[in-house]
Amino acid sequence: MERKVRVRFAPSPTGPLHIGGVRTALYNYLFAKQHGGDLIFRIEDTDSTRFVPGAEEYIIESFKWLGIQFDEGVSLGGDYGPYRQSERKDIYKKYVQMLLDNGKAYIAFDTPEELDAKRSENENFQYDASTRMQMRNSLSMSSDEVAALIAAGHQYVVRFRIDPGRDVVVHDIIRGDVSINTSVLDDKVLYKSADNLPTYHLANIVDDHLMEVSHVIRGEEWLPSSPLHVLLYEAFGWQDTMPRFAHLPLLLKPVGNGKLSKRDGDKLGFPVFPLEWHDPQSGNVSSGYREKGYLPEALMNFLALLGWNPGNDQEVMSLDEMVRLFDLSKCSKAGARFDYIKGIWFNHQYLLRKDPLEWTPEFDAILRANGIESTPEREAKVVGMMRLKVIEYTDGNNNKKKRNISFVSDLWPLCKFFFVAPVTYDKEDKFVRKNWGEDTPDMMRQLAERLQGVEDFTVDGMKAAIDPWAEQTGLRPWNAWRVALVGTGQGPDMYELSAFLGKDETISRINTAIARL
RNA sequence: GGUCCCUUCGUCUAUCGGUUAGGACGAGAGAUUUUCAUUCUCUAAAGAGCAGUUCGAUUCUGCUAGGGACUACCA
Repeated sequence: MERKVRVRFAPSPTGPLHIGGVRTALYNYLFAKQHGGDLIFRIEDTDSTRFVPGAEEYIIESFKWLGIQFDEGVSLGGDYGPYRQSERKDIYKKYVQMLLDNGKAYIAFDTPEELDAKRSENENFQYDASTRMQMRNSLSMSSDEVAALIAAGHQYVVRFRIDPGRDVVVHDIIRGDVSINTSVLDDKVLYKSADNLPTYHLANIVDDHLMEVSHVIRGEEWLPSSPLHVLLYEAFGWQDTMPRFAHLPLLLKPVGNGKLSKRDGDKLGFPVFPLEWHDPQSGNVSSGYREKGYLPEALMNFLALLGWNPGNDQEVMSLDEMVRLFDLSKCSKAGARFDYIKGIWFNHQYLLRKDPLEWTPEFDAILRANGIESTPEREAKVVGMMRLKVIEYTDGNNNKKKRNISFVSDLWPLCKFFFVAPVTYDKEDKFVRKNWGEDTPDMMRQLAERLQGVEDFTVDGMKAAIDPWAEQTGLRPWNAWRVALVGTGQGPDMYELSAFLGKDETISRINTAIARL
């Protein structure tokens, strides 16, 4: 009775992958992995008019970056292919014919223009049991007429024949039973005349059946059409193997009304796509999480918790932990506002947990962008700096606003003093004003002299020379020392920093400060 | 307009009839730190409304209000 778990993520290649789609894919992944099942990657390209070149490749690259592994599908192969719907035309044809043969579907000749006209004269017009006999189709016309029209080359669609007056119940794992009366459903087009391809509804059911999909986990926008899907399974006689449904709550805009749309992102200051997207038609560029410096693990963690939680207070968890803890029945029903501020916090958490050496490549690029030559010496500095755990010395008080290190790129303004001497000293800086007074230059000259005499220029070596002197004279040179080396109130312990910079650089910075301040 | 779904702090959420309604983000305050940050502590902040069921409702039912989705030869 228990079927093998097989789930699918089936995007349309109409553009970049939306962040909501990423979450849907993630939930499918978690569910599949937890049950030792398969995750299928199917491309639903039955709308030839909306096809966007490059979209499929973009989606594949996105999942690669995100760390979501599919078991079979487009670009992967498998026993249930082909996995691109445009390559399955013959299959769909066969199955529509089945429905036509058993009277569950019929042929309709009404053109889009005729239908538009109907709708404009009656806003509530619906192609269904109450109207279909007034329309031009194989139900209202004789078979001779139909045959003649087809022979004459008239285009037609295939519509699903829905009998009114019946309650269809969809058992949803998240929402429970959802009931809809067939009287409010219309005779959906199953097969289009325009591109000789099936519509989503038909292709979806046929593929899910043939690919032995056990659970359909998709966005809530599909809930209204799920009764139609149930009816289709019945029409085919597949109700016994019909997949179980789970309709996920939608991702809503962080502010205002409505669901998160593709255009919201860059307008509101966060990406809605995993990767940067260059639109081939308009040439517009939409930002991506990857390029913004997000860690894929952090993004996944953040997304997972938008609509689901393990039932306790745990928030930061790895993909493997999520696989273990995931539970469809624990998903919330209401849409979740996309709180990207929390997403930034997740990135902060993951960045902090990483070994600083892991960011070296990315940090390297930043150094290069700031004109610091790539030399072995510099490489050593980077590593040395990572060892000093610069992450612990993040900026913070930029006037009133607290800011954590959430991205590697946040690092540069907070640690550039490791690489470049301060060029100007901001006398208005509170820290500088407070710690550099009349007597300071003299104290700094003494400090420089003392440091010059230190043979062993290490933390311990300096300590041995400076601490007793400070004790004796009552001088407190550290903050001014910091002003000289850093330019402001930032950075690590002065002995550590000086040791890192080396004797020459340290003394040179002190002298510069004496001269300029 | 019609159909369906939903409703706990500003946001994401916990609670599966009995709790001082918990956590996290964000906000505010403080402690620690020779600086900044990290870290830690604390504070403010919620059951949409109205009925009903019950000894007892945030939790169950109904209604109202609000939000959302769908309503194509798009997915």
